[in-house]
Amino acid sequence: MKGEMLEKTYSPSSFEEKHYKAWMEGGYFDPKPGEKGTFSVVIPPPNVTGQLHLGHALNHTTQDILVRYKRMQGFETLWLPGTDHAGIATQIRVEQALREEEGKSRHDLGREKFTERVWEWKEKYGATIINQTQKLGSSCDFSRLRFTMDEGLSRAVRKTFVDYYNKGLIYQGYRITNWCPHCVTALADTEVEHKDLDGHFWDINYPLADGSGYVTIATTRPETLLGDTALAVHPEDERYKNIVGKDVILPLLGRRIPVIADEYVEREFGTGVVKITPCHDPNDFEVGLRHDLPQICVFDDHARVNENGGKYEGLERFEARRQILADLEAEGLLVGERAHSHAVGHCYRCGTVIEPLASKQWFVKMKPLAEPAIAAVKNGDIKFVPEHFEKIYLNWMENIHDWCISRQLWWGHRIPAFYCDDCGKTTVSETDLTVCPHCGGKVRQDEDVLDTWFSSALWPFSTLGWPENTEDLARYYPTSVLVTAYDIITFWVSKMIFSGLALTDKAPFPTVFIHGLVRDNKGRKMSKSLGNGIDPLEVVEQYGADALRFTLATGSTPGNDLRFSLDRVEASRNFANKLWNASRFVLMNLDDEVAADPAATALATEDKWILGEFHRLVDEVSANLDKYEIGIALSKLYDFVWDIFCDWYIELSKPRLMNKGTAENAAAQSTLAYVLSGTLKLLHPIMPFITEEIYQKLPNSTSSIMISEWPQSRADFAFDAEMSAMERVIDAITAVRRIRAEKNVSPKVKAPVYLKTEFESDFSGATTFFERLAGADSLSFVKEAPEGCIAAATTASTVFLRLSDLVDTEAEKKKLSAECENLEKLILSTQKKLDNADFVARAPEAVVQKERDKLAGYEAALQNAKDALAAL
RNA sequence: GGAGGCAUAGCCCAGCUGGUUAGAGCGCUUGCUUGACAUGAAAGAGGUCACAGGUUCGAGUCCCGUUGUCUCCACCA
Repeated sequence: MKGEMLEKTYSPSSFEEKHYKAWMEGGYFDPKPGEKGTFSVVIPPPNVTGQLHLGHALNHTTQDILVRYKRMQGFETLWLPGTDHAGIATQIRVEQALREEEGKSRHDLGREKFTERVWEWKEKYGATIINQTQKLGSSCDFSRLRFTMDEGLSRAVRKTFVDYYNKGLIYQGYRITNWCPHCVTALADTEVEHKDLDGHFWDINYPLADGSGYVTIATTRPETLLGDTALAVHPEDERYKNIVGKDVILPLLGRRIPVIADEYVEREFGTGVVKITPCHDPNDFEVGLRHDLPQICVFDDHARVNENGGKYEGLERFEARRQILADLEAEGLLVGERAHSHAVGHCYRCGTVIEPLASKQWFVKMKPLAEPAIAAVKNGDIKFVPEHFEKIYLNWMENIHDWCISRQLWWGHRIPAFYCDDCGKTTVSETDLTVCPHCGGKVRQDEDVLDTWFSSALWPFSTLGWPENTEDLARYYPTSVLVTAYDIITFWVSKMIFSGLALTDKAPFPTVFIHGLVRDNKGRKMSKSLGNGIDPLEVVEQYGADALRFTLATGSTPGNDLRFSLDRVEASRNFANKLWNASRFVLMNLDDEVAADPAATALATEDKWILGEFHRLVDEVSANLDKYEIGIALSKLYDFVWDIFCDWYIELSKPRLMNKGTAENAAAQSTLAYVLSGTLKLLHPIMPFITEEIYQKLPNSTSSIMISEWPQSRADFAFDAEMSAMERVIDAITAVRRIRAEKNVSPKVKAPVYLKTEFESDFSGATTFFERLAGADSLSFVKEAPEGCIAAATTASTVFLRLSDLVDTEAEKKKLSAECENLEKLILSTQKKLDNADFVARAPEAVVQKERDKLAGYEAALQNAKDALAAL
């Protein structure tokens, strides 16, 4: 309410909820048609696995800053929120809960009942996520909330699958896939985390069938020996030429297998002989195909040895390894063991060691999709900010593998492929089928679901209604920018790009703005297991959403990780508190009627100075935000509010504020209100709540700050002369303070200040300032240095303080001499630069002029310092 | 094995297209209950910008190499 005072202490929890509610009710988050065009962003949908962490908070804050900024600038702004079903991740969580709470597995419930449970889970955590998003102040349009398994999005998924299939981009193949025996599903390459583990290399002798000796192979996984169908050597390896074509006896099982030659074998590695297990190694699989070798799978879905493993049947894979090694040892066939560190794949969700397993899966042919996606980035249609992330993207895209999209899960989009047992044909269909379109026989749908990323790949357009030709799609697609962390570039960003190009013929966004990961104060990733995770809501409760947002927004440069510590949040909160108290002061001194435009009042030098500073800030902050330099914009705002507005302007304004009813008082009020109001607007995208709370109480505010107009540039407020004048005054006051501080002069002791300067007129209205801010009981101008004074030199003036009792002449002489020396050095180096013909000739004129000005400044300061010295 | 990031004050980080006497915050030192704020205000100490070369009139900033560190990608058994 206007005219009302602010509470004495800043307590964000007392008003944050109120304002958020008002924004929602006012419909301010919905896009409003504007002349400047549209600005749209889709949120990277958080997984419905649980709650939001600080990484999400960073992501959301970044987007909200951009969105609020654009909205205030008059763009028709849409920020579309939503959540992701997150296939494996969510299913695992629900299975875990089911086991812990009821001791049941998903199989006990059956597919339908289990899926219902997951939907319940989704409702619960989806709501939590929305609630958290709102607590952070995110200005999303919740009327357009989406979920990857919504009806509309599911239609988009089906349409995509069928389109790709009809274009020959989707195929089914019997391939080696990354198999997680714990999750019991195939994983995409990107879902496998490789970690270097200390393992062993075992040398095993395979007896030649003709009894002429042994062939020694080296392996890291002896248990797969059960599925060996050949040994391989390099065709040009002289050592083994004689055994190619011979047979060897597979140890333990006694099977006869051939020795073949294949160029895949590296002669220098191991013993130069490789066992070939087509079913359990991707390379061996290829070799097997080339040589028409039988495929013998020896593990089941849980990575236990199956019926092909003879007496090892039923053993878990690592137990089988121990047994087999022991047995080989007993038979004298194990002839060597040495330490060997190698990369082992782990499931990114549960951490289980991946088992490469041959199985039938669905794949997307990537080459044709990747090509336009590479071109779009190379030709600049899509830009990464910071730029270097495009290398990561391109590196991945250029080395693309086909994408395994089927998952042996229940939670997700079921693959729309229908198999007919009668005619054996497969039909892929956008609608559910019960009978075979070829023979009329009964069909059954594929049991598997699609990879989660298959649906999130469509997110920028499926959320807007694609494949329907909706109004939203026409208005807001392509989106304006995508904001996400770098760890998800290959998972998600790349897939949205090729999907958008393939399905909508357009890049889904022109810019990808990448941020880093939030780490703890020791630089470690935040995780449950380390117990170092911080709940964003706890931070919000303790310090306020604005302080959290401020911390996240200033924490790092784009693309770099951010170390999070509560110390930093506290500093942000202190900034909010500073702003709060400054605003309180301003409000306390404002009348009900204040001129909205200070230009209409009798402005003092200091008013013009702050107005000039403020408008310089407006231009810079806008330019920084346009370039996604949020941290830079924010640090300028911080400095302006604290160092310029609070520490100087407010202090300078006080004398006039006490003098009510005068023209100069009116000018001070108007300037204070104008600058504060404008500053709040500049801060609003970053700190929406506190700025709203204060703004509403300012005399000339209309409606909510959220929908107020972003400050404009003003040529009539470029007060260059006044800005220089005030800088001279400030320098001089600082110089006096420095002397007093160094001499430990009590604030109660007043002393006359003498000023020797060429810029006397700049100081004409400054006497009060010296009295209030520099402990002066008088200010007078001198042409010569007065005697018995301590002096300090600035660029524009020399100040003299008469503190006769305290003067330590020798110490002062030393100090001033040191300063003279320093200035002489600076003059010398600047002079040297200017004497350099190359510099003067080649450097831009502005740079040269700057050096000349600098030199003049140093010389003046030196003269001032010398005067001071002479006076002692 | 490939690719990339980072290395600046005791700590955590800025430093935008090369031109500043290299900057904040936290911490530290000295003195301060001045009527917005001790979640404050005044002043101050503290840096051979990892190391070694190069380009340039000029390098914390660009290039090459070295070292340290982090990350991503990768089917060497």
